[in-house]
Amino acid sequence: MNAIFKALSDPTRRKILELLIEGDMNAGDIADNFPITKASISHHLNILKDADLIMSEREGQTIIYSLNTTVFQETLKWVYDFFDKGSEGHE
Amino acid sequence: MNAIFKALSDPTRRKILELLIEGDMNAGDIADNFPITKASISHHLNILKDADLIMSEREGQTIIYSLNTTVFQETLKWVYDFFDKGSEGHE
DNA sequence: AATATATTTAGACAGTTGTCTAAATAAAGG
DNA sequence: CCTTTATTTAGACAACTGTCTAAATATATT
Repeated sequence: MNAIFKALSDPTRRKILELLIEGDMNAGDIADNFPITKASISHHLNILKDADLIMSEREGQTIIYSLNTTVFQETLKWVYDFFDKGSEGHE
Repeated sequence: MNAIFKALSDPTRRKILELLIEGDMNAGDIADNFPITKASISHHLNILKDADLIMSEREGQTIIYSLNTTVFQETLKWVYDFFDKGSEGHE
C-alpha cells in the first residue's frame, strides 16, 4: 500500500493515470501531455508500474501502457475502508 | 487535493489518522505510538493539519487532535470518483 | 548493415522531506 | 514567580525525489 500512496502523491503521475483511464496509450503520446522530458515521464511510468497501478506491453517500436484495473479496484476498496471508518463517527 | 495526497504518502501520518479514527487524542499520546521524537510527530501533525485532514484544540496543557470528518468524506468521494472511472473499463 | 524512431537507463544536481537536538512557548501548580 | 509538563519551532543534516542531458537499447525501414 505504501508504494501506491507514494505513487499517487505526485500530480504528474495522477494525471498519467487519468489519461490512461481514457484508454491505453504509448509512452510518447503520454509524454506529449506534459512539459517535461520523455526521460522524466519514463521515470514516472516506472514508479506507477512498481506500484502495480499500470502495466506495459511492447507493440513493435512503441510501448503501450494501460491501467491495472485489478489493483485500481483493490486500492479503491482500501481507501474506501480507511476513510469510511473515519466519517462514520464513533459512539 | 495535492496536499492531501502528499499528507497520505507517509506511513506515520496514515497511522496517526488511523489512531484518530478510534477517537480524539492529545499530541503526547499520539507520539507514544511511534518510535520517533515528539518534535517529529508535531511536524507530521502540522502536515496533516495543513491538508485539513485533522483539527486541533488546546485543552489546558494539552492539545487535542481530531479528524476533520468533512474533508475525510470529500477525499473519499474524490478518490472514489478517480478510481471508479478506471475500474469500469471503457467501451 | 546503416539509419531513424521510440523508449529506457545512467549519472548529475537542486529541491524537498523526515528526522534529530536544542531552544522557545504555553499552561498549571506549588 | 519558579518549576514542571506539554507541545511547538528553529536549524541542521542525510536521504529521497523530480528533473535534466547524454548515452544505451530495441525495433523498424531502407
